[in-house]
Amino acid sequence: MTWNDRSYKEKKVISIGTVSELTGLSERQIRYYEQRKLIFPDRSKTGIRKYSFSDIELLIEIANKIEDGVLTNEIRKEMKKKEAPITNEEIRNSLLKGQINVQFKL
Amino acid sequence: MTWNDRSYKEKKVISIGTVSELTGLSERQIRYYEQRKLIFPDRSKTGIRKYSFSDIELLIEIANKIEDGVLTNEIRKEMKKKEAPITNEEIRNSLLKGQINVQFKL
DNA sequence: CGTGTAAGGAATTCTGACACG
DNA sequence: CGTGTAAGGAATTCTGACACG
Repeated sequence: MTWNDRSYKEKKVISIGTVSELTGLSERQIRYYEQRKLIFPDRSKTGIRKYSFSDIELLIEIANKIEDGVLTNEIRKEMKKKEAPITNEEIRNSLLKGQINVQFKL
Repeated sequence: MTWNDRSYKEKKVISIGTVSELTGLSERQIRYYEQRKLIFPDRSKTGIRKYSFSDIELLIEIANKIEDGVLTNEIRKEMKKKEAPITNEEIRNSLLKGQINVQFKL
């Protein structure tokens, strides 16, 4: 009612302790990945980090790559690529999931 | 990847301060509605309350009713009714939003 | 009945640093 | 390079109670 399903995933409302539990990463690791510019939590007025579910999924991907020996620098480069274009496949998937509504005029 | 869009809404990961900001309710009010059995947060091992986005939406509905002068007791009764059945309309809406995928064999 | 508040304690989070390597 | 840890302080949360009504 207040938001749609999309915004639940992106809204940054989860604090680091909970993120640590959900990801299995230490708070130290999570803060370090931020320092390396891989993750960008919001901050409360008083400076408390807030993460989204989307951030949590990203952290898991980051952790997997680091386990594979990928350096944070390389991970950052990979992410820059992925960031940019929306592929046709992504649009197609969004349509199928009903996240986008498009109507073609005939 | 880890969960589906549904679980983002139901997962209890938000602490009371953030819920207070998001709803505009005081922490006192939020705790009181729990005491009146209108809302059921999880607790961390150490006793910290954790809410879901779904809880937040419910809190907003509760607050609206209270503003209209409805007593917490009555709100609880209303909720018991609504709890049970899934209406055809809800199914129809879920289909429209793509939250459910059904295919009819012809 | 529903909500505000002060009280004291416990749990959480933050930063900068030392350590290992 | 990536991560653990102890350190000190600040912000958060919890409960039970008094207050008003």
